[in-house]
Formats: sequence, C-alpha cells, structure tokens
Amino acid sequence: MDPIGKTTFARELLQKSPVAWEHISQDAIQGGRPGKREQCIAAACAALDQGSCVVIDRCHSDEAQRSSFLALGAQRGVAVHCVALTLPVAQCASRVAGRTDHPGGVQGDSSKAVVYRMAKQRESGAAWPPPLAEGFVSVMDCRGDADAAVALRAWAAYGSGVAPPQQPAAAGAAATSGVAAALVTAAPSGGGCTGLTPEARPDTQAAQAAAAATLAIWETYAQKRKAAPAGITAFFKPAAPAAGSAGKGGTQEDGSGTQKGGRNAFALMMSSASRQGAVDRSGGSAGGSRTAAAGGGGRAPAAAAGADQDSRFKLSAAWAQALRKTALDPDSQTDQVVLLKDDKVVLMMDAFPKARHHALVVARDPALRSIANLTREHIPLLRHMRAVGLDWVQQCRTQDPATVAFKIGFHAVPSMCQLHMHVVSQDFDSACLKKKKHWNSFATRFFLPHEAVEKELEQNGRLALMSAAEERQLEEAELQCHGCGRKAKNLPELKSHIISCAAVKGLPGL
DNA sequence: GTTCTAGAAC
DNA sequence: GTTCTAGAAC
Repeated sequence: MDPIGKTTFARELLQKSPVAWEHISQDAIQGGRPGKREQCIAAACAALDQGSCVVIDRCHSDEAQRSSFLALGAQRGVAVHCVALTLPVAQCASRVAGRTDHPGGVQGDSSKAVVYRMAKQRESGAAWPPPLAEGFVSVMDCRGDADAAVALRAWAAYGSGVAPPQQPAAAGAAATSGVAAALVTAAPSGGGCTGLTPEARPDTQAAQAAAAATLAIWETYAQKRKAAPAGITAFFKPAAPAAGSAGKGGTQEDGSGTQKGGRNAFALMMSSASRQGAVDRSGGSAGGSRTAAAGGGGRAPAAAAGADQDSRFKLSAAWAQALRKTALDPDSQTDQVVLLKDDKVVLMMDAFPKARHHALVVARDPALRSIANLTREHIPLLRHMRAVGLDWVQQCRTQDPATVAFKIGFHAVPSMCQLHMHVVSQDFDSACLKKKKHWNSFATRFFLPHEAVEKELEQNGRLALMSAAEERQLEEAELQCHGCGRKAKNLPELKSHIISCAAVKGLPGL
C-alpha cells in the first residue's frame, strides 16, 4: 500500500469525492511556496464562500494551532472534523528523507531531525490525537496507512449518497450546493488531517446524511480494529452546548439562537445577509500627540489629559480594529464570533481566549474607543455590560458546572480599540495564554474590576489613567499564582501549577 | 492583540 | 541542545 501523508490524503480526496473540495496547503499557499496561517484562513474563507468543502493540509501539532481553524468553523457554522495521521516516528522520518518534492524543502536526510524534534515536542505534552473536546465533530485517529486508507474512503463517501450501513441512502444531490468546509491537519511526526465539513448546517439535510455515511464507515472500521487505545471511545461529539442565548441581560436581534459554533453560529451568519463594509462612523483617529499621561509617573485624568490620544493606546493600528469593526457593524464578516447583540453592546468570544471561558462585552457607541472615554454618564451602560456578562457567566456555569469563579473587568491599558469588558473564568487554562504580559494583565492591578471602574466614575466622573511606569512594572511583575500566591519562574511552570492549585478552585468571584 | 524569530537562559 | 522570553513587524 502506498503511504498516505496529509497531502496525499487531500489530493486523493479531491479526486475521489463527488463534492467540491478546496485543498489548502500551508506548504504551498504562497504561489507554491510555504506561507502563513492567515493565508490558509483567508483561502478557507474564500472557499467556504464558494460553497466548497475545505481540507486544510497543515501541521496542526498543538491545540493552539488547531484552535484558529476550529474558531473559523464556529464562526462560519461549519463542522470541523479532524483526520489525525500518526505514524511511527522512524517510518515518518524515512518518508520525509525520501521525498524530493516538498515545497518547503523538508526533504532529504537532513530533514529527519525536523521529524524527531516534532515527535519529541508531541511526547512532551501536546495532545495527540486531538481530543474532541477542542471542538471537533469527529476525530479519525489514523495510526497507520491502513487506517488512513479507510479515513480516505470514508471522506470520499462524503456527499456521494453512499448509505451508512444501517440507514437507507439519503439524497446526495444537495450536498454539492452550499456545502461547507472540511479542515485537515497533520501530525508532527506523521501527517494529520483535520476537516471542516458541512453537516452541521441546518439547511442541508442531505449534507448531514452524507456525513453520517462518512462517520459510519469510520466507526464501523474503528470498532473492529484491534487494540484501540484510549481516545477513540467517544467518537461522536456530544451536542454542542449553548454558549450564548437570549437572556435577561440582552435582547437578541434574531430568533436563530446564538450558540457558539454549530448551527446557531451558522444561523447568525445567515441572518446577516446584508453585509456592509466596516465603517468608522465616528471619524477621527486615535493617533497623534503624546500627552502628559504617556510620560511616566502619576495618574492623569483620562479624557482631560487627552487619554484617547495617549500613545500607549494604539487604537488606530489596523490590527487593533477587530472589535470595533464588529461592534459598529456586527453583521459584517469578521473573525469575531458574535454571541449576542443589542443596541448598546455586542457579546463576542475572545478570539484568543486566555481561559476556558473568555468573552468580551463590547460597547457599540462609536465614541467609546476605550475606557479613557468613559464618564459618569456611562454608568448605566456599564451596568448593562455587566448584566450581559453575568448572563453569559450563568450559561457557562450551566454547561460547565465545575468551572471556577469568573471575573469581569477592563484592562488598564487596552490594546484593542473599542471599549470592551472581559468576562473570564479564572482557570486561565488556555493554549492562547503564552506570555507573561497575558498573565499579568489578568492577575495584577492591570485588571480593573468592573465595580472599581464604576465606583471611580461615580466618585470622580472619569477614570484616572495608569501611568506608563506602573503599566510597565505590572507587565514585568514576577509571576505569581492568583490563588495561593506561589511564585513561578516562568509561564509554563505557573500554568502547570494553576491547573491543580486548590486555592484557584476556591477563588471567590462570580 | 498575534506571529515570527533571535538569542538569552537553562 | 532545547526551552523560554521578548522585540519588531504587522
């Protein structure tokens, strides 16, 4: 049997499948040369717009890598599947060494080191095969070419109308229309695949049936194969929990539900048929003159000192506009997953969550670029933001009763434009929490609790801005557990500690 | 904000 | 040699 790597898998799939697939390979995304993740995401978006399924051919060796594509699936209401291609390391190394056509030049004897290094990384903690809990609808854990061949056969049946063993065939015809995507990733030491597929779309029953055939083929095989190690037991993902809903805190604009991912995200997407370009309706720019507040010590009255133009507030940078864009025009197509919107705020998932639960309540008033714009008059808005946040906390708690306490508040010096309030569970168990600055932005005075902000506005009418000196000091502060106070010499050490710290589990909060 | 990556730290 | 941090670019 010919060996099946992730690229082979994708090519064969395109050849054999009756439905449209787009093969997106990071190794060749840039005119045949290796490119970046963003380019893959952009290409996937374009393919989804065309109604294609998408197979992402990319080394998704860790959770953080995979998470962007899971987020894309959630945003687009497209099911994300994973085909994990795992090979014995030695076999993979010899395969890599033997190839001569790799766009990234990972070939030849010298490339074996790359394989061994990745394999070692994987052994040292990265989850493999990717767990369903990350958000996959299915994970096909292929431990060799025989498995991969079955996975290929199963996916080639997607949309073909092939009946699953126990069910009569459903019409496959509709599967080609408006079908969504599949994502494929690769294992570091082998090759792997993750797929985004369309059966979660509520409007294409045929697509669901087609996926059922695919999953049935694999399941039948997986049940029979010998010595299945732990991990394959739960093949099907449990029903997606509601990540948001119309609660008391906010009103929903459409009746389609506001679940994270899955059909409700899709419904949300469909509800925004009329798209407009993002607009900066308020005009003006935050760039400009440096003010006293930026200089150093002391705290300066925010608006009075022109805090909006504080050079630390990079509110005009292109990358800082994501939240503002979505807040001003929630129906526009952005990377943000909108859970809820009303006329005052938008509740959205943080695109790079720093904890198991992490959302943002973003103000929609174009004048509110940051906390520096807040005045006493905004206290009712702040209370509404809190209500929306608390409502979401309750929903998280319902879905995840074991979750630790949440906290709600603002960053003293926000990076992203548009007033946004963090609602975050204090487990801080997330692959996106990577830097000391991330930690300290939630675990030190840099995090301004909601009640403190409200109180200061009541008393002073404005917020005093944190000095640049204090900001820097907090950013660089020694890492310390927020539960027990234990100090850590680096972030990995801290993160491994907080996972098991009893004091963290008993933290007070919402 | 993130990504990429050089080089510091271990 | 590998892990980790941090600065530049976006």
